[in-house]
Amino acid sequence: MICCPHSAKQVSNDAGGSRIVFAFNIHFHFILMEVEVVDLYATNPGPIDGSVLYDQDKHVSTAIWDGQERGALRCHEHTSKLDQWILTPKQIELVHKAGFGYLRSIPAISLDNPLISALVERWRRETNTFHLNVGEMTVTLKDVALLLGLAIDGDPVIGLTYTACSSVCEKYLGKAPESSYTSGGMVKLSWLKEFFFRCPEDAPMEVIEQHTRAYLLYLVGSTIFSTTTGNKVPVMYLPLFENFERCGQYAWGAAALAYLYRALGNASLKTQSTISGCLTLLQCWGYFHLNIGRPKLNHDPMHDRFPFVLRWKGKQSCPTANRDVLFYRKALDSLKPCDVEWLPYRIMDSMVIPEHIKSTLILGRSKTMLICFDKAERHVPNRCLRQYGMLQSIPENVEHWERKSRGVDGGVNLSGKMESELRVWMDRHLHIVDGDVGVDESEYMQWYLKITRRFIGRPISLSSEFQRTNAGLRDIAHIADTFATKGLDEEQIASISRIRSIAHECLGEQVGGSVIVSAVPLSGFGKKARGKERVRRKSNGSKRLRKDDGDGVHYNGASEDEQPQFYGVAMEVDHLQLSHVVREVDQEQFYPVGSELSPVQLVHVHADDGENLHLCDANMEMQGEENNTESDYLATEFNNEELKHVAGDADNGELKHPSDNAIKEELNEVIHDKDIEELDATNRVQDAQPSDTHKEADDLQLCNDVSDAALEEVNHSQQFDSADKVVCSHNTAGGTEPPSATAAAEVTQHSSHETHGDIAQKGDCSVAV
DNA sequence: CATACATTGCACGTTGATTT
DNA sequence: AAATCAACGTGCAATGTATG
Repeated sequence: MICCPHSAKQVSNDAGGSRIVFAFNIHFHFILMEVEVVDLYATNPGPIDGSVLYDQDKHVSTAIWDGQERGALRCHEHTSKLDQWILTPKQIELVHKAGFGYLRSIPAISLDNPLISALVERWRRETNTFHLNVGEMTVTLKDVALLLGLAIDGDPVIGLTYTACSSVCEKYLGKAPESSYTSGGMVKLSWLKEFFFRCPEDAPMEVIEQHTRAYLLYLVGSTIFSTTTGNKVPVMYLPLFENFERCGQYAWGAAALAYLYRALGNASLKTQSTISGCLTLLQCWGYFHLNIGRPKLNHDPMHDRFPFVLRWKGKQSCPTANRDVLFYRKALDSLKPCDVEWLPYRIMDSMVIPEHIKSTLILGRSKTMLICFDKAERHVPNRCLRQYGMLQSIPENVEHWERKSRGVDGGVNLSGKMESELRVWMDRHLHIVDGDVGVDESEYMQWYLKITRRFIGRPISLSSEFQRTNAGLRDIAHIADTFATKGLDEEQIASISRIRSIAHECLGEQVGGSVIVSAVPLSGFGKKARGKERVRRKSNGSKRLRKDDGDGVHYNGASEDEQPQFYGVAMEVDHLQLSHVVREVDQEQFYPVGSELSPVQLVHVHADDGENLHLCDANMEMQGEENNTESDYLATEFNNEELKHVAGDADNGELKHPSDNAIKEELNEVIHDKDIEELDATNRVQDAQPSDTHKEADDLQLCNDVSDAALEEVNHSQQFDSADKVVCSHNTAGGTEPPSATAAAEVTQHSSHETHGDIAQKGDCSVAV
C-alpha cells in the first residue's frame, strides 16, 4: 500500500480504515486477474508445450505457483554417527575390497536443506533432469564415480527382498535383532551400531566379516540408501555383502544414483515434505556445477583428493543466514550461463582418480537404466550433452512411463519383475551417447524454452504490486464516487462514503507528492531470522514454538526473512488469481453490493473450501457478474480487535491449508501499521535512490554474480511493468479516469525500477542511506 | 490385510546471535 | 570474551497411508 504516515495511522486505528484496506486487497485481486488475462504469455511459467513435462500437475512447482509454499524439505542423511564405528585394519581391507573404501572416507558434510529443496523444485521425474533456465542438467554416473568413488560399472544391485529381519541377520551377522529393533524388512541403524561398532582385534575371520557386513549395511543405510524413515535400513542389501570380493563387483554407484533419482522424483511431487538418498552427492554436485550456495573453501584446492566430494570437506561455515528456499529459488530462477559449470572436473587433478574408476568413466555417457532393487531409473546423458563437453541438440521425445512400485512382496526375487530394465543395463556399453558436430544450440534453446517450466517463483515485481494497488485505489475511489446508494441502509451508505473519503485521501496525498516518511528505524519486528529456513511442521504445542505462538502475528508479518513478505503478497494474490483464471470462475461465491466482508467468514470459507478463496467484492455489479443464489448478506462489521482475534486463531493452528498463510499475511497487513510504514520507507528509498537495485544483494552479502541476478529481476519487473500499462490504458479507455490518475502514473514511473530487494529491507532503516 | 515407508511430534544436543 | 538462550538439526518412535 502506498500510504502516507497519516493514513497509515488511520488504517491501523480505525475500523473503517481496515475495511478499506481489506476492500482494496479484494479489488486488487480483480485487477490482477485482468493482468493475467491480458498478459498470459509473459506470466506463463511453462511448460507451453506439455509433451515433456507431462506430470506438471503433480509437481511441486504447480503448488508453489498457486501460493502453497512447502518450505525446506526435511533432509534425511544419517552420517553424523558414522565416525563412531571403530574398524580394525582387517575390516578396512574388507570394506575396500567390497568397493566402499572411498565412500567410507567421506565425512559428514552439513546439508544445506534450502539449497537442496530449491534444486528439488527444478527436478523433473519425467526426464530425470534438473530443468534450469540454461537447459537440462543432471547428476550423471560420471558424477557419482568422481564425487563418491563408487563403481558405476558392474552387476546390478538387485536381489531378494525380505519382510522379516531375523533370518537374514542371523545368517550374515550371526545375530538377530529383537523385534523392537525391526520393522518389517528393516532394521534400526542404532541396533547395528550398538552391537557391531567395535570388532575385537583377535576375533575369528567369521566374526570380523559379520561386523564388517553390519558396518557396510550401516554405511549404505546412512548414506546412499538412506530412507526418509531416518533410522532404519532394509536388510535386503546384506546378502550382497556375503562375499566381499563379489560385493566389489556390483555397480553400487549406479544403484546409488537410481536411488537418488527416485528420491528426487518423489520429493519433487507437491505432496512430499521429506527427501532421502545421497544428499551429500546432490549438494556437492550442485557446488561443483552451479555458482549458487557454494561455500568458500578454507583449504588449498590444489590438494584435492579423491573422491571429489572431499573438496568440500571442512567447508567454511559460510554466512547462510537468510538463505532460505526463496533465496535459492530466486537465484535459480535468474540463473545465468556464467553461473553454470558444465565441466567442473577439468580443474581437478585427474592423477588422483584411481585407474579402476577412470577406466569406467565412459559409462558416464551411457543412456541406460539404473537399478537398485525395485527402483529402476533412466539415465539420460543425451539430454545433458554439455556436461560431457558436447553440443546439445534437441533430444528425442521422452517416453511416458509409470515407475514400477516397490517390491513389497517379501522373498520375491525382483530379477523377473525387472527383466526389461535389467536387459537395458546389460546393454549399457552399447548405448554410449555422442554429440553431433555443428549442432545449432540456439535451436535447442528455442525448443527447450517451450517444453520447460521457466519459473518456480513468481517473477512479478513489487513495483507491479504497487502499481496495481494504485490502480485498484483509483478504481475503488471511482466506484465509491459513482456508487448508487439507492436502497441501502444508513450504515451501508456511511461505509461507502467512508471508503470514498479514505480512497481520495490516499490518492490526494500522493498527488501532492508530499509523502513525508518517518526515518525512525522500524522496531518490534522481532529478532533477525537465524540460519536456514525452518522445516514445515504442524506443531503448535511444542515447547520450541511456544514463544513464536505468543507473537505469531509479528513473526509472520515481518520478522522471518526479507523475502517472505514479498512472496507472501504475491502468493496470496496469485492464488486467488489462479482460482479465477484457471478454474473459469465457476466456484466463486459472489456477494451482493454493499455487503461487508467478515474476515472471520472469509477465513472460514477458505478453510472449509480448502482450495479457493471465495471472494466478495463490492464491485461485483459493476463488473456485470451475476450474484450467486447462495449469496449471504454479510453485515458483520469487523474491526481491528476482531482481526487480531482471527489472526491469533490462525496462529493457534486453526488454519490447516498451506495457503492459509496467505490469509494470515493478509490479516497481518491489515492490522499492522508497521507493515504500511515499512512500505512507506521502501517507497521513500526508491524516491531517493531509484537506481539502487543492488541493495538486496549487498545486504545478503552476495557476490557480484548474484547481484546480477537482481538486475535480472529488474528486467523481469520491467517486463511486467509493460503488462501493467496495458491494464492502465484499458482502465482509462473506458472514460472512467479519476482525477488523480496522473499522480498514479507518476508513482508508476517511480516504481518501475524497483526490485524485490527494495522491499526486502524489512526492519532495516539503513535502506534510506 | 500386511507391509513399506512417509509424516509428524517430541526430546535433546548443538549452534550462533545477542547480551552482559 | 564469556554467558545466555532461542532456534536449529537430528534421532527416534508413533502414527498415517498407499500399495500389492
